[in-house]
Amino acid sequence: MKPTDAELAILHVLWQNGPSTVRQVHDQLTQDREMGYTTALKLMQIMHEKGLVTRTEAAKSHIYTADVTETDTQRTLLDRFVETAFRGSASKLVLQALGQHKASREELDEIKKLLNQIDPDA
Amino acid sequence: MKPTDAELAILHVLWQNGPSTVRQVHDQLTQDREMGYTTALKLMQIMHEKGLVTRTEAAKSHIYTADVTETDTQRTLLDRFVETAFRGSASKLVLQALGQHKASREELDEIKKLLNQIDPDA
DNA sequence: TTGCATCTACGAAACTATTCGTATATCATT
DNA sequence: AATGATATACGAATAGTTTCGTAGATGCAA
Repeated sequence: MKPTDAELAILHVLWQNGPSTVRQVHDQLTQDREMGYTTALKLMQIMHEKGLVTRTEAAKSHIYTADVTETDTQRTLLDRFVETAFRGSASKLVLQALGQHKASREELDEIKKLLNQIDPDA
Repeated sequence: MKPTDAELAILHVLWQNGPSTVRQVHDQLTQDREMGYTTALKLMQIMHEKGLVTRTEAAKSHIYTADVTETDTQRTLLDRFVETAFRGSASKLVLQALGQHKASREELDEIKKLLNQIDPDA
């Protein structure tokens, strides 16, 4: 499943804050960008149809929960992105990403650790 | 400028093969997936309007040239992707990418070299 | 229980990306 | 110069995303 950009923004709220109402998600989203309430509602209804989220309809306000994990979704998106933008070369993407984005000492350590796990002799 | 997926596929052909006619690009593209000739033509006309490519109209068959570099385009796309899919965390993306994609010994070496340049003490 | 605030459902507009058909232009060959 | 192959231009259908207005349901508070 490939969420659209708007859907991804909503998923991020759900991943971060846990199960939420449309109101809560909308409040969060509108801190960054403008969006009508019914727009958020409609999107979440569509996501429900697609199976990206589940919802509890017990109360007046339905409660939505992400039904895909952040990691799985990122993996799917990354696969596609490596393919389309970097012609399948993940290492090129890595070099580009490391070159142009700041990373903390801890993150760099973590990356080095992973590299040593992959190939301790390199 | 953010090329669409179809536009990106065309740019890749131009980056790889250099200035080309619609016919040449179309021949290349149809090795991977199906696409009508006039579809490729239309896309390249649109890309011309957008300024993604330039073209020489001297001959009967126009010759198209990429007017954006591969690296610049990848940088732009990567920035956007890190933002939307990884909420700005490039290091998470790197870890994910290294974890799920094969990289050759040479590529791993190159990545390690870059890491040492970024922070020799880490 | 009446009314107000808030909710959901849903149709449809606006926009973008992709696709191709058809009309017309160009050029090489006879 | 006429023919046929191949080119461009361009309108328009299709599909997907994002947007919001409006109608109607729900529940709390006076």
